[in-house]
Amino acid sequence: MKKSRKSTLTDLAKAIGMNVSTVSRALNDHPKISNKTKAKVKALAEKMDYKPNPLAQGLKKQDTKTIGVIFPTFDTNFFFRVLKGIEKVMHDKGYQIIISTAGNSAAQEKEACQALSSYHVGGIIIFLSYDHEDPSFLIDIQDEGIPLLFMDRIYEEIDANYVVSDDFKGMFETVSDFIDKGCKNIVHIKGSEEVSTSFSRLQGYQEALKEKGIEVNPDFIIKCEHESEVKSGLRNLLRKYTIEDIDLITCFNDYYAFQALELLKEKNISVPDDVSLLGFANDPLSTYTSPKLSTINQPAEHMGVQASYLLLDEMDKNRKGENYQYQTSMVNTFYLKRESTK
Amino acid sequence: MKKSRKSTLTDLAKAIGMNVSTVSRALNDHPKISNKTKAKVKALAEKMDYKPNPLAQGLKKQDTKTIGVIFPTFDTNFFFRVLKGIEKVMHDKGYQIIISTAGNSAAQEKEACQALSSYHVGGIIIFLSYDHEDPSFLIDIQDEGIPLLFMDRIYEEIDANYVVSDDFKGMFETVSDFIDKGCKNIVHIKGSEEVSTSFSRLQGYQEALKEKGIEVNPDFIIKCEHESEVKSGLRNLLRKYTIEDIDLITCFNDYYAFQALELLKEKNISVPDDVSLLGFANDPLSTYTSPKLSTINQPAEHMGVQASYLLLDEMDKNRKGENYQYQTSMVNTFYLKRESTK
DNA sequence: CTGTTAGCGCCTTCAG
DNA sequence: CTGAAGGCGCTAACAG
Repeated sequence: MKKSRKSTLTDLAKAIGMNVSTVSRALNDHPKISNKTKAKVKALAEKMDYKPNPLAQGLKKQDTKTIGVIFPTFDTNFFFRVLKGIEKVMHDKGYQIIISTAGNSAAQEKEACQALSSYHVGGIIIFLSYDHEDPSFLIDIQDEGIPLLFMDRIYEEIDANYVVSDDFKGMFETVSDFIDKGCKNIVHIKGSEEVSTSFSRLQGYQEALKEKGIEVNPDFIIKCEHESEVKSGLRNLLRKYTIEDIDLITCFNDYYAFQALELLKEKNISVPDDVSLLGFANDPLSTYTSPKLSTINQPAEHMGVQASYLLLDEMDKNRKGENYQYQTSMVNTFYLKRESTK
Repeated sequence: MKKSRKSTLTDLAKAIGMNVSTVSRALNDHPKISNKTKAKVKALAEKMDYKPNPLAQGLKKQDTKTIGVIFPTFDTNFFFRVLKGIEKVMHDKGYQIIISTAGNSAAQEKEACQALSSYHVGGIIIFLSYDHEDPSFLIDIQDEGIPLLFMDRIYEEIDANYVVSDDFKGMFETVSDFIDKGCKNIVHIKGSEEVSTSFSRLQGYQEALKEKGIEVNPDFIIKCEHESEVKSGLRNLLRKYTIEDIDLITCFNDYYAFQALELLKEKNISVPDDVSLLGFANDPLSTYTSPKLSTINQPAEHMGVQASYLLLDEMDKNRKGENYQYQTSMVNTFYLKRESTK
């Protein structure tokens, strides 16, 4: 380990026989530096392969050209796809991305936020996933001047930028369309109570039925905390009803739908001939099942891109001292027909 | 934006009427500080919610409690799974993870490395994916004292830690076993020339045949730069041969296998009754196909964990000035029978 | 055991 | 237009 050193501003200054501050200004295109010296300095910097030290810059300017991203877990592909979108624009703008996970507790979530804040990230994109008794730590972070952008879930109490997918609308419209096409008996396999999105998807389903004057049959709402409960839930349903009683099964997400599909296959029920099946999210896996899963597209990557732009915009306005108007960006979700629906 | 301030060492020192350095030492458990003052300082720190500024620490100590991870792209799930493993141990050890992608050029790859180095990350885990005319930038990074760990591919020229999966062995053993079970006519759908892993997987296939005294039929090696070429490749093969001529199709990865599966279905060829099909990697998708894909397991998450430990170990030894012996950790890959093979 | 001092690399007043 | 000096927050000699 030879510890070679990187050239610093001082090195440049010495080599060129100027003061550090002049060199610094030249590199930063300060208006009051002659073009000649600028050119000279820049040429030398190039030659000596000078790279400013972001740590020192950050210490001074309280701005590190980094942003933080906090996920709940690494379990669904959805997060990865969002990350891809974030990376795409942030990389373009010269920002580094620091990732963190909230693991499985509110405490860790808070910790992750504070860690990022202590690294003086320029902003944080977070999939907040716990209900905090005391969410003041989030406000604290905002007060430190670090913009917070919330993904996928809205907190009335906190004024900030939001990027959420309009799960309600996607489900509502899709179910409505199916009803128009003649479906009457529609099942919904509902996701975990802990996840806010499961609520809006359920709502979309319920409202569509109501609006079309179809009574919601409580038996037709199957609660599953986890995809592993889907099969037994569906089995129970099929004890009381036959598949002829059901036209369409809608699901909290694609993984749930896949479990449903497996059970239906086991029971020799053909999809979509005997019953239609609908997922949610458009996880890549949905193109790998057979039949290929019809689903409601949730544009993950686009959400990442959207979030990045919003965040950068807020950071920019903050820097300039302009005041900033928070936005909530609802990205559309829409029905994507493949093979599991008629 | 109210810009509340964080408490600093100086704040603490003032509040408690001691010198900054005493406070610093107390917090860092310096041996020559009385337990009484330590306790007092720590209590105050707690109360004032003091968090050290990692930027300042980093500037001083040249160590930022961060590590960098560089992926080629965000395309395969494999990377996400590895990342999960990395995150798990790094988070545990209090490290933040900065991610970067190499995008699609050697230049970007180099850039990403240098960016991370300028952030003074404690180490870098990289999936190097381009052949660089001049790989000296990698050596430079090592010379700066930043440990580099290469994933998934070995560079003879560079002395470093490596974590690779033993693709050759997994493929070799699996194909050998199939031959023992009576398979003779085995096809291999080969991956992109640009990817080193495609070579070792092919090798495993070829060597197994040779060792068992089976001549390698060049027609049976289908070259596909991308999974989108799989179907046409296979179609071509099936013009010259019938499915009775083939016992088993091995593939560069699970995505390739899935394409193959689709084509076989289109042709009404039943898997595994008419022909067996084998993927590689054990991507989550392989449990979602039907039949469920038999594959060769590449323990992605474990590789991430392994890499993290190796890297941390090197960082630790470096810090202590002990000399360090580089290691190459070969993680085993092995046959995972599901439904697509007999 | 604790205080003093210097400096990591950079930017930014304040003077020329 | 450029130089000198101070300081961001922290640590690490060097002195007591």
